[in-house]
Amino acid sequence: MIRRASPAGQPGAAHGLRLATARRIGVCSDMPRYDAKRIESKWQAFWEAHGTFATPDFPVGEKLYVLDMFPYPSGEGLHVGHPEGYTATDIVCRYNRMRGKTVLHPMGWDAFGLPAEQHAIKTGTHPRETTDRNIATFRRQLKMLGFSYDWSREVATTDPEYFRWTQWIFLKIYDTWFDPDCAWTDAAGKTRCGKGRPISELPIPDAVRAAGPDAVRRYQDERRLAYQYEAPVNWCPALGTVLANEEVIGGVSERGGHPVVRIPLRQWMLRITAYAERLLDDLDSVAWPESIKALQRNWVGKSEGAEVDFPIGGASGDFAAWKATRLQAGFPAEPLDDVLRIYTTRPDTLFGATYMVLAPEHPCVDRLTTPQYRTAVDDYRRQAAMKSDLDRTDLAKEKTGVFTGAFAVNPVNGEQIPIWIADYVLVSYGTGAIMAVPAHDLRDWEFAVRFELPIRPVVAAHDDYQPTKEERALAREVNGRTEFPFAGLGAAINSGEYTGLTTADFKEAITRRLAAEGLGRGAVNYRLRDWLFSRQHFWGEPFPLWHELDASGNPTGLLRTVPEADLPVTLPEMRHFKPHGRPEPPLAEAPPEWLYTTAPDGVPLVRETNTMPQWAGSCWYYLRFIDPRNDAAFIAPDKERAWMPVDLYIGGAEHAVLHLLYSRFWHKVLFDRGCVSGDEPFRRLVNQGMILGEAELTGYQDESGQWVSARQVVDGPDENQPKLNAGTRRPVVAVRLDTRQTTKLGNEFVLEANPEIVVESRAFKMSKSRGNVVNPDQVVANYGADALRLYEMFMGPLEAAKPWSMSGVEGVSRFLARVWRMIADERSDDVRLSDAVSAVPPSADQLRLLHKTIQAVTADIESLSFNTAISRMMEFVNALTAQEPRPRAVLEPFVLLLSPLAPHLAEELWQLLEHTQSLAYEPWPEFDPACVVEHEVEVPVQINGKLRGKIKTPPGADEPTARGLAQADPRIAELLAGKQVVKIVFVSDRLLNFVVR
RNA sequence: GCCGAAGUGGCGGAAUGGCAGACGCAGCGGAUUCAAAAUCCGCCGCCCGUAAAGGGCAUGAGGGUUCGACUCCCUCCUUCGGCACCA
Repeated sequence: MIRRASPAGQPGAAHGLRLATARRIGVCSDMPRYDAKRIESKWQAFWEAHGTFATPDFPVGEKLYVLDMFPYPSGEGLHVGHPEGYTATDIVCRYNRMRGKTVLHPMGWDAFGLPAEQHAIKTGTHPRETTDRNIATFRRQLKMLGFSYDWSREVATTDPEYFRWTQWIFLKIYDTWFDPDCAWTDAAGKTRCGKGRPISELPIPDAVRAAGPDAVRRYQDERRLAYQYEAPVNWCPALGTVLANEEVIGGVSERGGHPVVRIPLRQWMLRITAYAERLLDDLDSVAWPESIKALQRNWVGKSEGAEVDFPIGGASGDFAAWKATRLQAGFPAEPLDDVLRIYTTRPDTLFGATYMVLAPEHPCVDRLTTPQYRTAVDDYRRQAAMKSDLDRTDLAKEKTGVFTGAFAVNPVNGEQIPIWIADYVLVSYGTGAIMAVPAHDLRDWEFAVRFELPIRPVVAAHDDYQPTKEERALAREVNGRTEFPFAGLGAAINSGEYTGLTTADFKEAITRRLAAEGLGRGAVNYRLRDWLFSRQHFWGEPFPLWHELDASGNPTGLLRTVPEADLPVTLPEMRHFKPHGRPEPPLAEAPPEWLYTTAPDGVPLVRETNTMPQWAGSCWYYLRFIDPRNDAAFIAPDKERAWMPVDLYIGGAEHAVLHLLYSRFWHKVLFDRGCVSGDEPFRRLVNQGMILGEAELTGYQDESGQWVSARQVVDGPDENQPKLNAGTRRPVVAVRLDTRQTTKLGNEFVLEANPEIVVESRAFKMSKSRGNVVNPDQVVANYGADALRLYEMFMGPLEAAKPWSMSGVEGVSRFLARVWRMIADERSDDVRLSDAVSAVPPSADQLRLLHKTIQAVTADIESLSFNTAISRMMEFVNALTAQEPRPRAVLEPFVLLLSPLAPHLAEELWQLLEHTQSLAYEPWPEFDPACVVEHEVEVPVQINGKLRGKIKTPPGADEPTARGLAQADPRIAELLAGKQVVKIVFVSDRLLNFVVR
């Protein structure tokens, strides 16, 4: 091997140098240039062999629990989007270990899921096999990136030892009812109302108890947090299977495009709505982005109003008698058959109710419909049942509905009003019935105009009120006058004794009055629905439940739980995964020895064959990571108290609502049942932004090859149709363009050759079909894991969506190579320190640079501003590589600063700097304020706010000093000459501004 | 429609009341090299000015507050995300 080349210019050296260079090219790979591959595999092996990141069972000193949203191990392998959040958390963990905290940083797999099952149906491969293979790929890829996970805590939701406890928690939920009146005190000392309690504590009415033990069991079953319900599913007869919502696109199956119909099927529901208020309230106690909190509040959708009973039919005498009864008996908890119960947020508009509307599925419809209207009503209901949710909620369509022939009485004025059914009223919200006040509700107005129902205004807007856009859109002409609906707040008119009250006062007064007379009560409703918790799939957690059978083998409706000691209920061995053609779940075809048993008391039992949704396993995995191998409990209480809550949780915004809401719900149930110590699982949440494909320039051409300006191009009639030229309605094709073919004109890119033609410039979501997916394996092979990590952090703010750029990766990779050359000798054959590295004491300038860098990088990591932290380190390296000698005393702290971001390179350099231990637990460099003091500060001088010059002042100079210096500057003096200085604005070390006239 | 986020050079972005464009990419020029790669040095928002000096304009648009606004307030536009007949 060649030793160092002779310095150029020495006699006889030229030839030797040339030779050396030529030979070096040939053997490049063993030369000590920055060799990411060698360094990274070396340190990954080191960390693994030494258990560097193993976390003790209990924290020593301050704890930090940093969690990534664990991935679904898809067959595609890791995507460059995954390492974005994972790198961010890894940096936080490595940094905090160096700050002396005990860090818990685990990883696992959300491994149940539809793709593995679909693959099984197609190929016969068991989903477990597919899943294990995919997990192996993901694990290899994550290890390749050098994340400091404690891999000994790895769990997969598909492990029987994991889902044993998922089933156990389900049983806990099943064993719980929600007592809305139970008062308790939270950690903050606030009195709260409403708590989950053991079903054994549910008060049983005497009448129920008298009816016998089965009646008691049924009574309890109706009140559990997990209950059964007939809910519509997507049944695809052609595929012979029930499809998940995401497998149905536009009313047909995603695979094959077969028609899908909605049929009711027995399902499991979780009563998340009972926790709506707490899920809403406790958002105030967590450090989450306001936008995510808003999304959750929106999703829960709380509204306040009143429930009011309208008696059915009724001549006036009956009405008076009914009112008298109600005055005596009060408002019943459940509506009786003689009334329709409605929910309204505007009880102040009761006097304007001119008709009522029931949802087509409302249970009273059959009973109310008169023979004359029977056919029309039945037809309408049948049509509504067939429609998908999408069709029913299409706002563009005209309102439809039919009259039932029945009437109800408005309880405030005794007026008879007709009862209609219409699909704009949803059975699942409120009471499934409304009073229609067309004058003050846009939907009711539209319906009333269409069916010529009376409209009676009962709220007056203030005099200069301008109708909103929507109100104007519904305007109608009556006798030459234009009338609008009015949905706002105002003062009551035509409302009897209430006339003149403001909307708010009226609401309060009438709600109180209705309650006093037994006609209504204040009520709260939520847009949130109970959680449909069962799926008709094989690859999910079985429910730990048995159904009792009667003598003829039919379910009695009574249930038995699988005893805790018999958990887990594992999936049966199946002969095949082909759909069996019935709507029942695939497990209905499980072998009889799995499906059936006989209880010790002789009652025959059949297993529940639905499985749990994918959300189940991810609802509590953050708890299992704390105690992953515990086979006596889902978590040991002392460990739970020591580590919870999660201090930082990073993941994609696509889980902003469902996963986070479901986890919070489970956690609250576990809290109520004394299984966990806190009522919120995730203290701080951050959503990383999506990584988009490389920016693309797209031009459009018509069939003749003529360019069409992007401004002329519109979407086709539906999403799958090609785009059209808006002028000619002819299709156009998209053409990828090179930057050289285009130029920027104003705000747009146009064709260089024809600036009339506007070109689209945009980064798209990465997708296989678009062909813009970046494979992390490839990036690591070409540039190394440190470069990938650093690039993902350098792209921009963590939370922003950012387009990928391969030349950007090259940029950070160049930076890493510069760091290497700053410390290592690149021209030597073996890995050794550069001759420039020296034990000399650093200069004041070097110390200032170092400490400014420490200060900035520390603050940036604390605020997750990794992009600017990297910029600061680049500045440091740019400054220092230009200097020789380079003092170790500034290089060593710099290596520590770099280590959370580029850990492999940092470890290698640390070792090169003659340290024998990993730097993972080296103390983080301390910033010394004394070192960053400048002896001179450059201060901008402004005249009337415009920059006119700069002066140098001592740090902390006062105004007279600065003013003196500025006035001594010839240019400033010239500009100030003959002007009157009215004011001087001075901020020490920052700015001096003369305000002149 | 409602709720939320965002709009800054050719590109990613920096600066949250005080020098707009740090840092990086791309581009251009130079050094090194037989040549290239790699590396190093320099230039690099737009306009006026041959150039320099200097000046003007400029953070989606318009207005406002302020000595001073990318930053705060109001109105509007565009893009992205979520919800969408929830009474």
